[in-house]
This record gives sequence, C-alpha cells and structure tokens, in this order.
Amino acid sequence: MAGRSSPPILTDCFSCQARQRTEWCVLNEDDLKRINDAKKSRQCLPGEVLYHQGDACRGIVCIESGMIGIRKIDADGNSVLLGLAYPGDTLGYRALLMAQDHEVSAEVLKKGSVCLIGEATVRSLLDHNPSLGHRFLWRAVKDLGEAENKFLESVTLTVRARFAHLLLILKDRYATDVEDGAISLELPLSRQDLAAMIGIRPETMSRTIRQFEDDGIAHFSGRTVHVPRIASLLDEFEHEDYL
Amino acid sequence: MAGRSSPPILTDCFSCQARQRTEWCVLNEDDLKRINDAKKSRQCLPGEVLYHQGDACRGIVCIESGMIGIRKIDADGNSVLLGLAYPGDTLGYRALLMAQDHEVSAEVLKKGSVCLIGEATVRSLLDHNPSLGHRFLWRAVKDLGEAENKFLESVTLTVRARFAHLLLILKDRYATDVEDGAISLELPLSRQDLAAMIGIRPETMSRTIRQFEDDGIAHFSGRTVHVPRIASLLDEFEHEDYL
DNA sequence: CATGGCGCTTGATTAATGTCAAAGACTCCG
DNA sequence: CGGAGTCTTTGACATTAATCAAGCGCCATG
Repeated sequence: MAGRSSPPILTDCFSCQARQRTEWCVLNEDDLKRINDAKKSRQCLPGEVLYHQGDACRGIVCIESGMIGIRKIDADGNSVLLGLAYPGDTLGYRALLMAQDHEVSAEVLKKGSVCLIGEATVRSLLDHNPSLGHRFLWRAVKDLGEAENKFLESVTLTVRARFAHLLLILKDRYATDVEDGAISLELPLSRQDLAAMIGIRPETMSRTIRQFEDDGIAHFSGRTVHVPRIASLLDEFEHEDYL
Repeated sequence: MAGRSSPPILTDCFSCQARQRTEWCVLNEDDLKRINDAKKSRQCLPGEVLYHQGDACRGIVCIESGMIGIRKIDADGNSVLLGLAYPGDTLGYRALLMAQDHEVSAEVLKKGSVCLIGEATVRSLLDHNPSLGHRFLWRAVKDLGEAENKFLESVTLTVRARFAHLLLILKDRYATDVEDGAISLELPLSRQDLAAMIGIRPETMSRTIRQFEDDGIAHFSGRTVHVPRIASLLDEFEHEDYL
C-alpha cells in the first residue's frame, strides 16, 4: 500500500472500492463484466458539471471517488443544493427511469473520478436482473423519505434549527475529532453552498453562523467548525421553542 | 347503470375499476387471484385514520374509491399534508419496503373503500414478479420528483405563488366548469388543510385567499372557487416578481 | 506589485409570515 | 331549537428572513 503513489488511471468495476456501496453490488460476474466493458471512466475536477438540468439523459453516473453536488437552479436564478453524493452513489437514475431530461445538475465539488454507464446498458441490466431493480427501488424510497423530510423541515423549522440539523448531518461524515460531547469538523462546502443546502440566502447564512458564535454553540474558522457541546445542536434542532 | 343504487360490499380485484391505474395492473391472473384472496376490503369514512405515523407497517393500502390525505405531524404539533391519494393509489409501500414504521399518517378525507394487503403477500409478489417491482420503482421515482419540487418551491416561492400553484394542481382534478380561460372548481379540502398542503398557518391561508379576492385573481365562496383568468394563476406561480 | 473578481460579512431597511387574541360563522348533536 | 365545539376570518403585533448596499479580504492573474 505505502508504495503506491497514484491510483491506476483505468478503473475497473471488479476492483472498484466503491462498488460494495453501490446498487451494482448485486450483479453477478457476467453482468459485472458487461457493465465494466460498457462504462466510461473519467477524472473530474471541482466546478465541472457532469450534466446540466435540461440535458437529455444519456445514462447514469457512478461515483468512484470525490464528491458531487446535486443542484437545481430556478427561473429566478436561485440555486438550491438538493443533496451531496459520495463514492458508491449512482446519479441520474431518476431521469433515466422516467425517460425524461435531467431536472437537476450534477456538479463536481471535490475532485475524483466517475464512471458513465449508457442508457441501453442500464435498461438491459434492469430488465433481466430483478434484484438490481430492487436495489434501485430501495434507493428511491430512501431518497423519497429524505426529500419529504426536507420539505417538512423547510416549512416548520427556523433557519437556526435547519442549520443545526445540517451540521449534525455533516458531522457524521466530516467529524475530524470527537471527544466527550465536543466535536471538530471540516466542512466540505463554501458558505454559499451551505446556504443553498437549506434554501436560504448567503447573507442569512452568515448571520446564522454569527449567532451560533455569539451563543457559544459553535466556533467557525474558515471551513473548520468546533462544537463544544453537540447537545446544543440537538437542542436547536429538536426543541425549537419547547412549549 | 341507472338501476344500481349502491356498490357491492364485497369488492373484487378482478372487477375493480381502480386497478387499471394501480401498480397491480401488471399482475397475471394467478397473481391477481392471490392478491384477491389475501386482501381485506373495507369501507372508510372521513376522519378515519388508516394508519398513524409511528404504527408498525403491516402491509399496504390500495384505494378503491374516496380520497386519502397523507399527513405528518411534527413534535410541535404542526400538521402538514404531504399529499392526496386517489383511487388506484397504493399507500404505505415506503414503510413496507424500508421495513420500518410508518412515518406518516393516512387519513380518510372523502368516504370510500380501501383494500388492505398483508406484508407477506406483497413481498412474495414482489419477489417473483419483476415487473411489479418496476412499477413500484417508477412510482417511487415519480413521488421523489414531486417531493423535491415541493422542497424547492417552499424555499424559493412566496405563499401567494405556492397557493396559485396548488390551485393549478387541484384544477386538473376538480375543475367543474372550464370555458375560455375561466374555470370553476370545487375544492376537496378545508382551509386548514389547504394551508397544511403548502405548509403555512390557517391565518395566512385566510389572508392569501383574501388577497386573491382583492386582486381579482379568484373568487371564493365556501369551497367553490371561480377563476376568471387561469393565466393570472400562472403569472403568480411563474413570474413571481419578474425582473 | 497592482488590480479585478469573487466570496464573505455587516448594516439598514423592508417585506413576508407567524403569533396571539377575539369575534363570527358554521355544523353537528342532543 | 339550543348550544358546544370547531373552522374561519380579522386585527394588532412580533419576528424572521430577504433585499439592498457597502466594504473587506483573499486569491489569481497580468
């Protein structure tokens, strides 16, 4: 391990680290070979857009490494980050299954590599491989639950509460240091994108961060956050104004 | 037709009017018989709750007639109507597939009849009937798109715009009279529930209705609405404040 | 080193929506 | 018919978050 300096350029589904976490983990060797032959692998850099909303869907994207943001921009130019995607996640299955254009954009937030799998290949695999369909069904249902929760939060919780919740979610993946109720984390997002995740303006994000500072809930320094008492985030998120 | 006074009490999947619109339309005769034998049919009246959030999921519900509201109530008592379900819709598949408790309640809004299909039956059908899985996958993906749009609207649009959109959606199903850009419709919901659909307070709903009256966009009388110019609803929904 | 762009912060102000309270309207039931 | 309870409307007010505008800091680039 220590000797390898860089990953192989030509990635291979059989040895893909992320595959265990993907919908493709249920494929048998033959199918895996088919997908391996059909896929196109490629490196991607921050800022790059894998597909834009409105683009025709030509297949799906499988993330091998890096981080992708799912973004939607409305007619007025409001940018909302609907979600973050990580190695093992499959993107664009919605548009493919509905046989319509992409409704969202997929934008690279951290450099990494992705594989593109053509529409025909996916359809064919889905058709004769029921358990693959089940995996996608499971995935869609999970995403659906999360989407409904986001709607619910956006209409019932204040910005403070939503931001506290966002930090709690990011904590699970980005906590760098945990000790007895206190945590440090390294945010993967700019302030603008943090704002876009909970559907608020950058100015409001800035002010909310300031409030958390003033209230001693969290200390922000660049993208590093220190939370002395995780419970205080939970308080913000859950109690709201406990009557 | 004219002679029949009431529907038969014992409903039957083979003759079910709603089946064509359900996920079950892909079943062959054998499977249809299985489900027909396994299901329990029952009448339901407004106010009745088919399942509460937090209940264990014992199976799914298939709507034969009537209207069901999908409701979620948060810790502070805020009630949000996540959606409306109609004949042909299948409810509770989320909890069943995720093998967890119901996260929402299903509440009867208009009297009708539903069929309950046990968990074991559904799983068994899903397991050996791939096209049924595909139907559910398609359904989940569609619901997912709608849920994301609701989130998006809630964070980018004003209450006016969201209400205009709600009216446009309800129009498709409840328009009683359409003529040259003007419509009448009979709302299926109380003001409270209209408010709950877009995540606002009843008072705000009342005021928004008042605004629409004052602006000549729509005339409300009880649950009857008259919209002289449909385009005015579209203006509210789309342009927002066209810059 | 200078410069321009972009992201972030802050302040002042405004607009939108929630909250609280009260009164009317309607419905169901005895 | 009466009355309780719920739904709806309205008013006054508080609060939240968006908007507009300015300034600062950082970084890339010439």
